[in-house]
Amino acid sequence: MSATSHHRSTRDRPAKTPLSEDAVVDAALAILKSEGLEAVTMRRVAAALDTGAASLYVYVSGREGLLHAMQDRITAAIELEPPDPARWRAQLHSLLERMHRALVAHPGIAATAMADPPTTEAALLLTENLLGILLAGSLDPQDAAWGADIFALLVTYAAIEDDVRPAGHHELAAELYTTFAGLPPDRFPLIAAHAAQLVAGDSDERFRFAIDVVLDGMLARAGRQ
Amino acid sequence: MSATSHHRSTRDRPAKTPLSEDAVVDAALAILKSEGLEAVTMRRVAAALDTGAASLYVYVSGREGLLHAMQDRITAAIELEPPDPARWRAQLHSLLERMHRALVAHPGIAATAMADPPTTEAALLLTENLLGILLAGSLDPQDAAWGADIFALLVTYAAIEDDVRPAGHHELAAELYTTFAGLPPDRFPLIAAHAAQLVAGDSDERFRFAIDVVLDGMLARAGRQ
DNA sequence: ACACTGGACGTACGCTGTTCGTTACGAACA
DNA sequence: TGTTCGTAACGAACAGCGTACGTCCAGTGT
Repeated sequence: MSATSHHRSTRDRPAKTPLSEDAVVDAALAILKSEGLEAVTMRRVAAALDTGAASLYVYVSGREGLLHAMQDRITAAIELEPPDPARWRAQLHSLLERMHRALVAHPGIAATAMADPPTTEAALLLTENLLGILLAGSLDPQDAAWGADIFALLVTYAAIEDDVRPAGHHELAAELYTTFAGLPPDRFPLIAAHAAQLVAGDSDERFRFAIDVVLDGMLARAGRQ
Repeated sequence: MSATSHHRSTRDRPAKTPLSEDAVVDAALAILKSEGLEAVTMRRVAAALDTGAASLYVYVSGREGLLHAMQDRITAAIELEPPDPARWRAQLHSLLERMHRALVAHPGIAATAMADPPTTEAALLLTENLLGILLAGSLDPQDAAWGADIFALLVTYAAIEDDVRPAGHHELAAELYTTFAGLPPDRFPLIAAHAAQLVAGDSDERFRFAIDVVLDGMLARAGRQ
């Protein structure tokens, strides 16, 4: 990339800057990973490509469009899970886990994923897969449809929480515990009494719990009616 | 606003500009309600108070702090529900519904609520109430603690979805149905086949479904062990 | 050899959040 | 009553943002 760039003028870069939508998205994703969502500005991305912000607008329709493209790229990279009725529950966990990891690997992108309904190709494939796994579990179609929505919600939200509280889970949990446990028992008796339960578990544990609870809830409804 | 302002100097506004944190938050909330979150800029809020942006920093620590204060104000206005074991399930629905309505009444505020853990007084009271209702339902304390988290998540996320798709549910659902139903059946067989279920229900219906599913899931777990 | 065309670019506009030094006020004090 | 003084409001400025516009050049088709 920098081998032939000892002249600053455009004269010795005669023609092809390998500029393209893919290149723009790649550069943006690199900045996202290393510096976070706020650093993904048009100028910053352009600078990484050794050009000006205005040049990006040929391949990307503004910042919004760029974030959209990034999100799509990330979604498309998630490996799917051909539904197998024999092990559908494990498949659900493993697919959701992979979605979760893909999102937390790109801090901030989850927050943008809430905005638009999943109508891109990659998002649709993911929905199709999710739906397939739930239907493989013999769930009622309506429950499966709404359930797919809820699971997507859980994945997205869990990723956002991971983004916000970047690392050092233990010290933050300890701090939170101190806060909770130290609350005046006359006004916050339950929080104070159950401080341990409130801060229990790391984010993965809570994530799995939420999935299982929703799953059990849908199974309970299926069995009841 | 312009009746007495033929003098530009501050002389004829002799003393008390009733500037205070409450006044700033009030002005910001008014703008939020009428023009949305993006319109809540320091300059815009200051202009509504007939002053300059710099003056706000005495009462509010930057935009972040302002949003925080707004969120706290909204949270504090939510009416609580003294737990009653005889009707705890109805209480849960009614409390969550009220939280939901408070959030959607202020478009955009839900998106900011995800960032910080509930450590403000109002948020803690809400958590305390939520926890109380779940414990009144004889749920396992650990389940109740994590459940309170999940319910808060559902409320927040549902509000965000309502914010994003502001109104006209039916036409959007119809459009989405057309998209889903028209997908190539060889690549998206399940989405195409279950398009009706995927777009079924308005946001309230889906919200209640999610709550009941989580609730049933936790009850199923409680009954199982 | 020429005109053409599409992409890259510099520049500029209007906006943002925030900081700084100054100023004018109301109240306390002599 | 006259003076001082702390505090809070202010205007201006800074650095940065997303985006639109006009220009200019490389490569291509004629």
